[in-house]
Amino acid sequence: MQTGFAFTRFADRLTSVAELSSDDLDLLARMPSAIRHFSSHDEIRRRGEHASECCLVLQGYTCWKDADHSAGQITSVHVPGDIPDLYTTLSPRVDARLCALGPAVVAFVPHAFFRELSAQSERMAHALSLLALADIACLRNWLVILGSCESLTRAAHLICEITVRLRVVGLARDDRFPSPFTQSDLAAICGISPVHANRTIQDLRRKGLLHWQSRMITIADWPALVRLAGFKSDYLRLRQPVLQQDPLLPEPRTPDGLEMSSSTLAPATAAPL
Amino acid sequence: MQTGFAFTRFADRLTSVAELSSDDLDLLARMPSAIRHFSSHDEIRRRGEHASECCLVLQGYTCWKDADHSAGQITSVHVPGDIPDLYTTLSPRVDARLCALGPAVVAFVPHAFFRELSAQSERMAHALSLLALADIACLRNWLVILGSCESLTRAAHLICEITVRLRVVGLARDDRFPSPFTQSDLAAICGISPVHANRTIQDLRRKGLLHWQSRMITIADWPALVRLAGFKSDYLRLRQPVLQQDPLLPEPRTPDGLEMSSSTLAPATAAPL
DNA sequence: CGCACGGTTGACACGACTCAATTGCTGTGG
DNA sequence: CCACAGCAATTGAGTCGTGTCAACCGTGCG
Repeated sequence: MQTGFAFTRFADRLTSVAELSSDDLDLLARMPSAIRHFSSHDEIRRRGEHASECCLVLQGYTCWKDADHSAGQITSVHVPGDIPDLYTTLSPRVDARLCALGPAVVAFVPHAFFRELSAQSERMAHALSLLALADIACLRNWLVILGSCESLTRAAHLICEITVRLRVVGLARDDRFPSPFTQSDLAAICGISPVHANRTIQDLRRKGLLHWQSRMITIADWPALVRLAGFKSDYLRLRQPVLQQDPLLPEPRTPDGLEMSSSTLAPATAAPL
Repeated sequence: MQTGFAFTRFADRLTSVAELSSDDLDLLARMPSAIRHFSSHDEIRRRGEHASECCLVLQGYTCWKDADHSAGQITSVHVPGDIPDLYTTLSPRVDARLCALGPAVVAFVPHAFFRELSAQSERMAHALSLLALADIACLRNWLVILGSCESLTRAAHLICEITVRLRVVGLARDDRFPSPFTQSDLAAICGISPVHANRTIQDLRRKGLLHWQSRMITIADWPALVRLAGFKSDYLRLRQPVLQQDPLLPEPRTPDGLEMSSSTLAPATAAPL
């Protein structure tokens, strides 16, 4: 357990929904964390477990998976900076499986830290609430997608959402990002069969919207993709919307949150443990 | 604005997820509320509105509707005792439309009341959190349903869920409850077309699982319905699960939360304003 | 080398959507 | 009281999207 360096992605994520003072950022910088590495489809949190710390995604992707078998529906996807189980600070029982979508690095942060954070800064407590609300809004939006869109739109929307959420934390700045998940994973997210997921992706490729090769996605035509998906980013509750065409983001930074070879997954810049 | 009588359904709902002390119940009894009546498909909260009070459903049903047009996907349904917009205490902006599904009675309770409640009782604050978590679990569960079940299962699951949630607040005790919503409403919930919703309901009827006539649903074969839906009530996070076969609920009470003729909607027992 | 796994393809079946028309019910006004 | 309008429910026919089954290919790993 050590302090520091893991907080920066999370700070980016927090400032994307709320304004933080420099005092708040100082508080964040004292975040204690234990780093762990997972390989694809590893189980990070088991259903029924009682958590005493939260999972902060540092690199790669994670997801909540409903059923125990591999084909189970995925109810949400998380990118670096996200805390999938922030709610366990309120009630420690985990009611689904948290899995790694591709190799992932996760920081375990004690519940106590978030409690102290909320106690010490009213503004920070509010920011954490806003994070939770954004997650809910995301869920509702996916309900709409699954309930009213066909597979092509679903897949396009997923790509759009992931792209924007990556940009928020300073990743995917060149419209390229790793996609270590399988087509079956995408199927489980979009609620379609693996076979159909394949054809859907091919469709996106054939339409010239994106390239998906060697575990890497490149957006080829962002405006067209957004149009096809009917993507409006307002549901993400971002303070300054990540614009469609040009990213308009804060200071550039070396993208290290997703850079990893598919299996080696080199320990991040100064990896502990 | 007056005090009293509106809190009982809400107290039932709260005690279904958390244990409350008699002091907590006393606090609840001081709940101030302004009662309003709505007719079917009325808009209770507008998208973009800033709320300063919460909506407590007293009678009938409400729902969050995504799009502005009538066919928009419905992302959640609420029964008496529910507070659809409890989250506005954290961030007042409403990001969807809250609509009445059939005639409904709603109590407007100031945000301040819930803030005081949380401040005065740790246990109550926790109970409110659990309510919010239950709502999220409900959303996730619907994501799974929409992503992996066909229309018959979706409809069956909806009926199961509504039945259990009604029982929790002392309604639908005889496996009968009003269904003032239209088949198009059901379609918007289940993510299917209105025409197909009709055929699906007929299918449920033909299989002898339920009767749906004159705006009233009667469960004809609860075990079979549960089996068809694959319904497990654990995601509702109830302290004592409402069992499948025999209701096993606290003291019986006159069911007045849903009793209303389709259009007249007589002002409830001692309606104010 | 061969096995396992992810990706790809084709054929076929079935669930669901759309269009369009009809029936039934309920409330309204002549 | 009846005629009518309007809405919800119902039905049929045809089309389209998606699931399933099965086979095949390529790659990476033991």
